[in-house]
Amino acid sequence: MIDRVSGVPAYRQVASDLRNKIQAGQYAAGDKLPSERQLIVDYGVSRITIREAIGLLRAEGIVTAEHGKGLYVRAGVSVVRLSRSRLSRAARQDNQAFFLGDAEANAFKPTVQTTVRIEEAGLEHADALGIEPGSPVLVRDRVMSADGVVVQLATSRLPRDLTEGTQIEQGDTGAGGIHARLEEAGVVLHHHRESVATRMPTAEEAVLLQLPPGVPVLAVRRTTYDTTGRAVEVNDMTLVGNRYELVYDIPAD
Amino acid sequence: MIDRVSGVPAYRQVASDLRNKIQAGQYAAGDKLPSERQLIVDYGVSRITIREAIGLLRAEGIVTAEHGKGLYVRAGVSVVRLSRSRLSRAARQDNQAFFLGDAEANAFKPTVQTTVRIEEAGLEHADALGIEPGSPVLVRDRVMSADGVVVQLATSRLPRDLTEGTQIEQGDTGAGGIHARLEEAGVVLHHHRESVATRMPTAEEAVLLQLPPGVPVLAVRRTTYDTTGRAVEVNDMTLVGNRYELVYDIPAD
DNA sequence: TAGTGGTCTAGACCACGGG
DNA sequence: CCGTGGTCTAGACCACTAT
Repeated sequence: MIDRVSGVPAYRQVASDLRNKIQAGQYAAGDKLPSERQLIVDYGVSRITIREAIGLLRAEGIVTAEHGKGLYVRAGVSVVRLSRSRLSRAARQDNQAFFLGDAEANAFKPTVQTTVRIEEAGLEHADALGIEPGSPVLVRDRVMSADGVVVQLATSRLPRDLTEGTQIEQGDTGAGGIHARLEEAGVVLHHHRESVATRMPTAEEAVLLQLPPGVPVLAVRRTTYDTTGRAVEVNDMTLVGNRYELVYDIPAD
Repeated sequence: MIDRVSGVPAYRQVASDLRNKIQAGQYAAGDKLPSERQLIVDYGVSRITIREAIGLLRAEGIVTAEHGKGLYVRAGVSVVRLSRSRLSRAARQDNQAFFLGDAEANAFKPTVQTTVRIEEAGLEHADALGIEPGSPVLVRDRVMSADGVVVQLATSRLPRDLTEGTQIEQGDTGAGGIHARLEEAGVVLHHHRESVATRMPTAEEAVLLQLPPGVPVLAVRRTTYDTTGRAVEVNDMTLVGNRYELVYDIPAD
């Protein structure tokens, strides 16, 4: 099974062979692969070599290992499409409300843990909000779960002078969320700017989001501006990469 | 250095220790880490254990290995911001022209390889284009490089009946690209819909994009609609995750 | 109890890079 | 040439899952 003279490392040959079998449907999503010990016999290589091959497939996100059970072809996860063009005043909702509406549309049980605190703006966030470093900012940290599984982290930061005395500083911001409260306070929102990047999770995110190896995250920073061009909120969101798809509509002219 | 009774695997302890030192600035971006053999001595564990620890850091994308040279803290790459709200008719540019303009703005030397072919629509693309499976589609494959490094793959698909006899079926689509040629042919574009997801690269993408382990890709599907609501183009783009950031502007109302 | 993956060891030889 | 990471071996014991 393994070509010893090709120059291609044995573990890559094993990985390719298994990958091909998976893609050809010989092993379907959710199927169990042969055990490591069986693969040792099948391919005639050592256990370390097999484990390195499996390691590749796990890093690619197409195989998962379950301790004491076996190796499985990763089942496709249901992807949630988030339409980002629905941040309009008419469909008023902050990210939390967004998430709750999304839950309804996709039939999962949502839970949100919120913590609120005040901190001094660091260089990065001061720059993003256009305020002086060291100025007080209100920070809202949210951990969002679907059916008990954490799927999204979000941290909003607003200049404290906009939020003092408003419901924004409470755990529950009320109907319409942060944005509705801001407009009640006289801030007229003009537009949002979303910046989307991807990266592998940090060690802490991997724990919080219960991420298996080989699943990247989407890092979205949404900055909200009012009609005077001032940034009134910076929301940093981290989404499990294999569960979300962000949809944007762009006019052609 | 290693706590043998904590229950935390040795390789994780080694990885955490190195990660902390990197984040604390003890090893800066581009710095060389101690060699594997040195780490064996430093931590008092076997080479396999050290390699497993390094493997974690590589999967996280914070360390790279250079054969014959050593281990290095991955240097931050310059991120290219792509403003996606500039697909307007005024700033007419197909993705290739987009890429060329982007190159100018970011001072890198762009090259684009294009191949054109005709295929029968599969189920997925037929669905995306709203045509019958098996209908002929024009496929434009593009490999885009910056300073010789492949940074983006793009595959456009259009119903053949829209492109027959136009310059769209040539390698060079001319000024303004695909979209300008479509409008010349009487197709009035209305809007684009971009769907953004992230995943680990396939084995082929990893080779084409020369991706080191631990770097995910952004998968963007841009569908362009005309004023009759018909999908006229589906463009599947694959972007190197640690080099791109997509920026979208969303009106507040 | 049996089988699974998780961790770990002490070696070996190879291929690459730079002096 | 020597030091580097890359690949590979033949074991070992542990923790977890299921029967």
